[in-house]
Parts: sequence; structure tokens; C-alpha cells
Amino acid sequence: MTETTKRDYSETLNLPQTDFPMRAGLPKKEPEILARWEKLDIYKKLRAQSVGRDKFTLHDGPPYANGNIHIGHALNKTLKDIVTRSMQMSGFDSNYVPGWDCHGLPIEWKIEEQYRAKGKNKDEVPVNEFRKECRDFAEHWIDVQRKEFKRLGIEGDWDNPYLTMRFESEAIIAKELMKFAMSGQLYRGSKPVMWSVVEKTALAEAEIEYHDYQSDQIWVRFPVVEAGSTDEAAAEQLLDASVVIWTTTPWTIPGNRAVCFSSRISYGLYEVTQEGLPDDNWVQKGDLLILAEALAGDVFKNARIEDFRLVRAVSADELGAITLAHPYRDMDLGGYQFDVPLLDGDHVTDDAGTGFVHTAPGHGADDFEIWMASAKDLEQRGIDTAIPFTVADDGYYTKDAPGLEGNQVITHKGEKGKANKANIEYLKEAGALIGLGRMKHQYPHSWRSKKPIIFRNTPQWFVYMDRNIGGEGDTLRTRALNAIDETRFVPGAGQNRLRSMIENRPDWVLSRQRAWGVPITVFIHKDTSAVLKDETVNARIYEAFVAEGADAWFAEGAKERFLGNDYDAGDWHMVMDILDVWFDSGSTHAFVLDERADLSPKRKADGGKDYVLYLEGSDQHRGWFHSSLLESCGTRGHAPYDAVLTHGFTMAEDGRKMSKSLGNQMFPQDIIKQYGADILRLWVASCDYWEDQRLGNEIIKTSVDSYRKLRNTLRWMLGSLAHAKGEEVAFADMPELERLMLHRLAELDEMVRKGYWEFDYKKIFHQLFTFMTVELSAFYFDIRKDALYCDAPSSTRRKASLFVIGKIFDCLTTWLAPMLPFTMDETWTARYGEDGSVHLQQFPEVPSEWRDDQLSAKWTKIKTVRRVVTGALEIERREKRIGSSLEAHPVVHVTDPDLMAALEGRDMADIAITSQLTLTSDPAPEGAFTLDDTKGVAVVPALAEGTKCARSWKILPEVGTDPDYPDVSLRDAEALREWDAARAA
RNA sequence: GGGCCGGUAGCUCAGGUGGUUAGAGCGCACGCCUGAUAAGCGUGAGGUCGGAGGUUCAAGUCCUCCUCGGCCCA
Repeated sequence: MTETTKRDYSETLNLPQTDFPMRAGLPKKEPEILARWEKLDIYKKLRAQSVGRDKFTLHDGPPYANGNIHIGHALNKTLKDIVTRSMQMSGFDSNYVPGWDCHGLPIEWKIEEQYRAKGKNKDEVPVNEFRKECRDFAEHWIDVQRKEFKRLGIEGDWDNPYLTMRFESEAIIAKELMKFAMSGQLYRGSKPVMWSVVEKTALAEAEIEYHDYQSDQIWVRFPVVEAGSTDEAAAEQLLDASVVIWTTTPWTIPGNRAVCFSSRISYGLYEVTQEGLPDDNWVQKGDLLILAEALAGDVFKNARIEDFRLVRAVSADELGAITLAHPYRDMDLGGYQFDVPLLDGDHVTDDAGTGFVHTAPGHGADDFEIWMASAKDLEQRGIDTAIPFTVADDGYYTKDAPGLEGNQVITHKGEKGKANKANIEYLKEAGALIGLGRMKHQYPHSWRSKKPIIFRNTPQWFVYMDRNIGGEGDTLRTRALNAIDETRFVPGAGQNRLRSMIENRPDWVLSRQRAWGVPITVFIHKDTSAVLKDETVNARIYEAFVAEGADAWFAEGAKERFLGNDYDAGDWHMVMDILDVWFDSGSTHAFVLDERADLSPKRKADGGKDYVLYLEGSDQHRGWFHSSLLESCGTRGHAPYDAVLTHGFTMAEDGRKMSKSLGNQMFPQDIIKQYGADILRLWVASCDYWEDQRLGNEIIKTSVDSYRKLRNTLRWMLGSLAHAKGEEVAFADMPELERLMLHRLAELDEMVRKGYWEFDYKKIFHQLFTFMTVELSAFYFDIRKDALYCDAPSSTRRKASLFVIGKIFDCLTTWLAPMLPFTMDETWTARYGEDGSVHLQQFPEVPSEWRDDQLSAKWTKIKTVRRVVTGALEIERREKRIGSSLEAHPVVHVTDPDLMAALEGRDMADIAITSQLTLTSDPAPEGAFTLDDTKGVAVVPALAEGTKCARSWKILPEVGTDPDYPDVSLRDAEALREWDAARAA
């Protein structure tokens, strides 16, 4: 080799070599990876791999099958997937079985909508034909959503998901319901529901539209018949008075059972003082009326009274002790003899009316609730708390409205019937009416017929919250509360939230007057109203449902078929109500967890170690967490889950709700198409999902940037590892820098495992990401590039580094695999080939000997010194004295003996990435570079002396001393000698 | 209106039991390198910790109120 032909040394360097592209092209790449997984049959391999392990089952809360997925679905499923994958890699058998909620209103509406478009009437279509169309509709959307979920990279048993409408599911849902019937927890009660007389059907909130409507308004007085005041004179006075109510639904007067007041409002006793009133005026001089002080003027005006006086204030205590009579008590109508109590209610206000609210528990939600809440007290007062069925399904009064039968509230055409008028006449006759008028206001109408609806008491099926089941005090409520105490909630606030709901909730209503769902498979005796309890009948129902689905209940001759020969079908009434869909999904633990052989957990309660987790949005405290808890407690005595994990909701970039009108919506489909699923998943992994998260274009951009950095760091590792020959280096032979990195792996291993167990993904992600940028890219890799690129093949330092990079690579790809399944799989196969998958790996075992806190503390000091050197070089760079740090030869004055000790034996030039570095304990000269926060270290920069090595670019005096390789450093000469020898061989 | 939760740099997040000038990464600006190159390295500028009171020697951290936002009810 001659001086004249300058040799190109780059081919002798071990520069990174990889086909792993810098730019991911995820939208195109991800589907290819999905196809590869499909081909490998990863799901099946995972199951085979984990036979015999403890199970960690994330039980899927079923989404509703009626549309494309939105960002909430994407968040929810991604979190579930991170849970499933991380638990699988932590050593569990973590089997994810996705499911769908298929029954219920929204699908019924869609089908009805289609009917209307075709001019078809739902009521003329046989039930089972209608149900079939609902089933097909759900089927369609399940397929759509399944594709969308799979595209997100969610691993699970997509070929065998669970569906609430599958025959087996319907059979078990009915079976669970019958358990409640058999144990006496199910009862038939009643409740006011919104009812359309025109369509003869119950309506849900979403089927209601509000339109202007002219109502009759009346002011009615209820005479005081008992005044439980301790002051006799005061009580005497009240007995001559009346409490006045105001209502816009005169037809509900027969249903009146109470009057509500509020202890937050001031009330007064008023006397009419007006002289010369006409004889036929409904109010006369001397009449005593109790009214809210804020409204007395209004009321008298409506009663055509100008002169009145406040006699005295009436306290809330006095009011609470008063008993009223129904205005019809003395009318001889054959009823209305009952006492009408006054109840203190928060819903009462004094901004309209009289300050007293007419309460008909069969005709309003507030009315019903306060009535039920007061039921115990009222019964003690000897008041019958049964709610009358005053109005039939056709709008006519029943015998429960004595004297008014034959009058209709709303006609079949949706017009006002005679009910209001009849009541007004009676009230006049009774002397109870004190004011009358009309009022235009917003009133609920049916969205189908556009006609006004009414609140009507209807029979419903309930489950007792407070009735003893197994023994004294063993109620559904106490069972549920105990179960909550035994459940792990993440975040912890969920425990209180669920607890307070269970503490305060009324009995559980199970029935809906609907068509698309599982029927309440119960028979009641026509005379006694008793529920039929017969296991043989139940078994027939179950078997039929397994074979034919719940349609069997609606088929011709079903009643006789199920009752069999032991009963006379004529004696029994077959319930046609549908189960609330919350009962369906509340039973998933029964027909999925318990039923599937590949799940069937043996939990702590069963003497096993399997673990069941429910994970949903925080709204499900009222929903699935709640109904599942009640269902399982009612039938099994404990919660169906060991832990409940909740996530918040996804907001737009400004923290507000996403909405179509604001145009701030983000669609998972768009993000996937533009950036890829892993970008969306990275967002999920990095955000604080326990609270509401924000998502918008800028935020996605952050994810994209992070992704790039992360990908490039992995890419460099792959490039370096291309030169690794799999040589092991004994731990003891490794340089400290390598051992430091292994120590960090040990620390991170602990953090990662703990983080996954606590579902704290943002912590894992942020710490790993910071590790990769700060400690790997900017520190370890930057320092080791020289050794990796330039050292001789035989160099232990280089081999050790390659070994450590290999370990780092394995750790990072597996640790990140649950969050970024596509990219980590791509990375993994780039190193290990296409036969395997990172998703078949476990989190790597990290030897405990790697942990070395002393070494770590020492290197913290070394890094402190390094910071001062880097700072000094920055000045040199700014002053254009150097460009690359290799041009420098800093003199480092370390007067802190503790720091100096840490530097002992270290190659600080290597660590600071300079060609040369002089370390001295001499005091620093005037003007040496220092950092304010680092005492005892000062740096005097200087230029490196010598010649630039043509291979490593270091500037050293030794360059030129090797006659064979005169233009390189001695280390490089050695490397070239080995390289050339290998070439020659 | 009620129950629960939250508001820390442009963005995403850290900040046990109150205690030195509130941190990190990204982004941004500027510079270096050109053998991770539509990459890599360095330096720097960004925060009255939603607002107002209060407790305390001391509050992002505790209390009260307000405000904005979210979930669930009414």
C-alpha cells in the first residue's frame, strides 16, 4: 500500500446495516403484518403455549352492534389489547374473547325506520319475523366492527366471539332470569312509563319529541284533616285550612296519593279578606290557604282574589306532620277515602305553581320515586302504598279511578278525551277547585304518531334490593356492597362511585315492553298472580331456547308447549315483556366466562388463582359493572370480577366533547388510513386514560414524532446487531458502561412489570421512551459508536457492547409489544426472521446480578463531569474553534475528591467523545469553564494535538507511528490488521 | 340542581406523608456533524402550577369558594 492511493476505510468499518426502513409506511405495512399473523395463527399458538398457566381473563364488555366504530371503541379495545398482551407476556394465560351486545331498542328503531320508509306497519308483522330482521341487522354490524377492531391489531378469538343473541346465550340469559324467579327475588310491581295511547305502546326517552301543546291548568285545594302540631291552637287553625296545588294534567287527580313540599321553601298561612265576592266565586272571604310565600300573590290572582293577608308562617315541621284528604273524599264516588300525606321533596321549587306539588305516583317519575322512597314510613302511618292503575292501555280510566270510568284521557286519534273535563267538574262540585285556565307549553309527544303521550302506571318486573335471600340481612344490596369491598378498582375512585350507586338505587326493573330481546320467561297465575316455580317447565324453556333461540317464546302454541301436561294453560298468563338489555350483558359472565371451556376461571372464591378483569369507560358504573354485579350477586353471591378498570372519555383538542357540529371529531378509520394503527395505539399508551383524554391533529402529530424517534433508535440497533455473531461476554468481563446499561435494564424490568400489573401504560411508555432518547441515543449509543464501528473484531469492548445492545433490543421490543404490536413485530422479525413473532415471547428474564445500584450512583457522578465537558465544548463550537467534539482535548480539573474517585480508571475521552482528555486534580486556572450547579469541576478547552486518524477521525499524536498503517491510530491499525488478515484467508 | 372526577410549559406526562431557584421528553429557535442522514449530537427560550381567599415559618401539594370541562343522575 502506497501513500499515493488513499484507502477508503469505510468498508473496514462495522457501520449499521439493515433493510429495516426508516419510514414505516404503516398504513400499507400493517395489513401485511396482520396477514402474517393470520398465517402463523398466532391466536391458536398463544393458547397452546399457555396451557396450564394461571388465567388472567379480560372479559370483554360487549359493544352495541349498530354502526361503525368510533374513537371511544378504538380507545377501549386498544386498552383491552394492551392488557391482554401484557398479561400473556407476563406469564398468564390471557385469552381475549370479544363479544357483542345485540338486542335492544336502537336496533328495533332502525328496523322500524326501514318499515316506515317502505310504508310497512310494525304491528302487522309477526313478532318473529321482526326479530329476524333485527338479528340480521346486528349480524351485519358485527362483521363490520370485527374488521375494524382487527385492523387496530386487537388479538383475540375473532372467529368465535360471543353474541348476546346467539341461541345458547339467550337460553342462559333466560335461565339466569329464572334463577331470580325461583329464589323469590323477582316480583311483579308497577311503575309509570311513557305511554302512547295511539300506538298502545310504551316509549323510551329517545322516542319522545317535545312539541307545543295546550294543557288545562288547575289550582286545587286539599283540606287538612290532621295537623300533628304540638301547639294545639296552631293545629286547630290548620285544620280549617287547605293546601293548594297546581297541575297541568287534571286527569291525574284520581291518581293523587300525596302532596310534596320542600323544606327549603318558606310557606305561609293566608286568609282571604276580600269583601263582596260573588256567591259563585270558588274562593270566599275567610278561606284559609297554605301557599309558598313567593307564589301566594300569583295563586290568588289566578283565583280572582285581590285582598288577602298572611296570617303566619308555616314551618316545614308542621307541614311534614299534616295529613290531607283527597278532594273527592266526600263525593261518594266509591273511593278516595285514603289519607294524603305531605312529603318533603327536593324536586319542589317555588318558581312556578304553588310551592306544593300534586303527587300521583302512577303518573310521573318524580312522583313515583318519592312515593317509593317514602313507602316504609307511609306504611307505618297505615297508608296503603300500592300504586293504582288508573288508566288502561287504551287511555280509558279503570275501576281504580272510581266515578270516572268511561272517560278517556287521550283518544285513539291522539286528541284530548273527556277526562280533564270530568275531573274539573268533580273538583268544582267538591269545592276544591280554586282556579282554572289553559297553558301552552312543551309537552312530550310520540316520535312516531306525533301525538301527545301520558305517564301511565304499568306492571313491571322487579328484583328486590332489600329482601332477604339466604338469611337475615342477606339481601342483594348487602351482597353487592360486600362484593364491591372485595373488588380491586383502578383507579380507586370507581369503588366509591359504584358503592354510592348501589347504596341508593331502587329495586332493579328488568322488564321492557319491547320485541327484540330475551323474554321474561315467567308464567303467572291468572287468579293469584303467583309466579310459576317449576324446574321442569324452566328446563323445557331452556332446552327450547338452546335449540331455537328465544323466538320459541313467541311461537305458536308456546304456552302449552312449555307448561306441558301438568298445568292448565287457561289458568296461566304468559309474560310477554322483554328483559332489559342490561340483564343480557349483566349475564355475560354466565354464558361466556362460565360456559366456555377455554375460560371458566377458577377464581379466589373458587379456590383458584385465576383473575377476571372488567375494563370499560367510567359511564359503566351505572351500566355493565353495575348490572353484572347485581346479576352475579343475585345468582352466585359474589362479583363476577376481581378487578374493575375504567377509562375516561376522549375529548377534542380543546378539552370539549367531540361533536359533528363543531367539526372537531377524530375518526379511528382516518387516523389508521393516514398514519397507521400503531400511531393511534401510541397515543393510547402515552395518555392518561384514567381521566378524559384529548385527541386532535396536533396531538396525533406528537405521536407521530415520538414514533419516528423510537423507530429510528430501534433501527440503529438492528443495523449494529447485523454485525453481532451471538458471542456471549461474561458479565464480569464487561466494561462498566455495559454493566451500567444492564443495570438500567434491570431497573426498567421492574418498572415495566409493575406498570403493566397496575395498567399504568403512560408510565411505561414515557419511561421507556425517555430511556431510549436520553440514555441510549444521546448517551450510550453515541459513546459506543466509535468502538462498534472501529474496534477490531476481537475487541471485548465491542463484543460486550453488541451483546448488551442485543439484550436492550430484546427487552424493548417485548416490553413495547403490547402497545405497538405492529412495529414491534416488524422489528422482531427484522432480527429473528419471519418464522416467529414477538407476540409469542414472554417478557425477558433479567438476571438479578445485573442490578448494581453502586455502579449506577458512580455513573451519575461521571455524567455530572461529562456535562461540564460538553458545556465547555459548546462554547468552543460557538466560537468556531471546533466543530466536532473529536477536535478537542479538554483539560478537566476535578477538585472534588468524591467525583475524582468515580472517574478513576474511566476513559473519559471516550465518554465525552473527544480525541483526548486530561484529568487533573490541580486547581482550575482563572477563566476555566464551570457550571453553576456543579461544584468542583472546571474545564479548560484546547485543541487535540496530532493527526486526524483517517479511519476513526480521532486526532491523536500516535497517528503515523505504525509503519503498516501510517494514517490511522494504533487501535485502528490493529483493527485493519485483523480485517486484512481475515480477507486474505 | 345533585354525586363523582379533573384543569402543571405549544403537546404528552413527572411532581409519596406541604420544605431549597417547579421537572422530563417531544415540538420550537440556534449551532455542530455528515460513517443512524427526510437521521444523529448539543445549547437555549417557554410555566403568576385554572382563579380568589384561608391555614402555615413554608402550598402545585391542606381547607373554602368560584370558574371551566367531563361522566352519571335529576
